[in-house]
Amino acid sequence: MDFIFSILKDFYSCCNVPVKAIDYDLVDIHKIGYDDYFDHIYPSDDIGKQITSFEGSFLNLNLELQNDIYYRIVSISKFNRGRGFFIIGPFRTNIISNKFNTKVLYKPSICANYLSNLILDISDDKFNQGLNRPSSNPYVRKAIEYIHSNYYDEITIESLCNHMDINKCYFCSLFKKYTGTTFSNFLNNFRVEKSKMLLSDTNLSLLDVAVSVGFNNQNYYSTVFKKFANQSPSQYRSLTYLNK
DNA sequence: GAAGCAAAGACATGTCACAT
DNA sequence: ATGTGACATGTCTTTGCTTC
Repeated sequence: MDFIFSILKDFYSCCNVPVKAIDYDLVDIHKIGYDDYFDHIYPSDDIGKQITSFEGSFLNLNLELQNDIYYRIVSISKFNRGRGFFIIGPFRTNIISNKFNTKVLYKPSICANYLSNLILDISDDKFNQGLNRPSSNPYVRKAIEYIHSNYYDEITIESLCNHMDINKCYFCSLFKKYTGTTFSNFLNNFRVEKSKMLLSDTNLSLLDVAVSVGFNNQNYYSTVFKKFANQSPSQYRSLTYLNK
């Protein structure tokens, strides 16, 4: 199966959001999810004419169209010989209830961040598989997949190793060998990255943010955040939230 | 009240050496 | 390559204090 198409297929099966890959000359390489309905309601062609605002860098761009319609453009140059983009969308502002039954307004950027991270994760994994890189170790890959989908729950090496039926000490050495970092470092870094989205895109308190990404207490969350981001969560929020 | 910080103790994790 | 035990190390929790 074509490399780019297999990425789109996995992405679409994960989140059911239309996605397409285009070349630098704006010609479609592949597209999935753009049926007649979407093409009629949200024309995916000539997006340039409908743009009302945009934010982000050239390689990771948010596009806002009329009527609260958003797209995210993600560079795939790393995976496609230096050429091309993914276009994810359309999607709209969403209001949902979190685990505390509090209504949270998720700005489109949080959806976009999640979706662009997802497609980059999938791309990276397939890219590494293609190169036969060590990250394709089944235990390490399973553990990373587990972190990606359960980071907000309590995760211990012991439970993970029991689940995978592998020795704990052996798993630690495997994880370090194939990722270059320890399991807890990897997990905390992932949680911090997820929390950044909540800090910049929601009005949740720091405690709620900490709990939402799997930290049991706010003090420790702040310490870990500072370690990876070189600033406190509130500093990060004040710099990013006001700019949106 | 929310957030940040520090310190101390418990215990989970990482590493090493060695065995299979 | 895989698995295990021992032990050092680092993570995490708890508590209490200060600041805004």
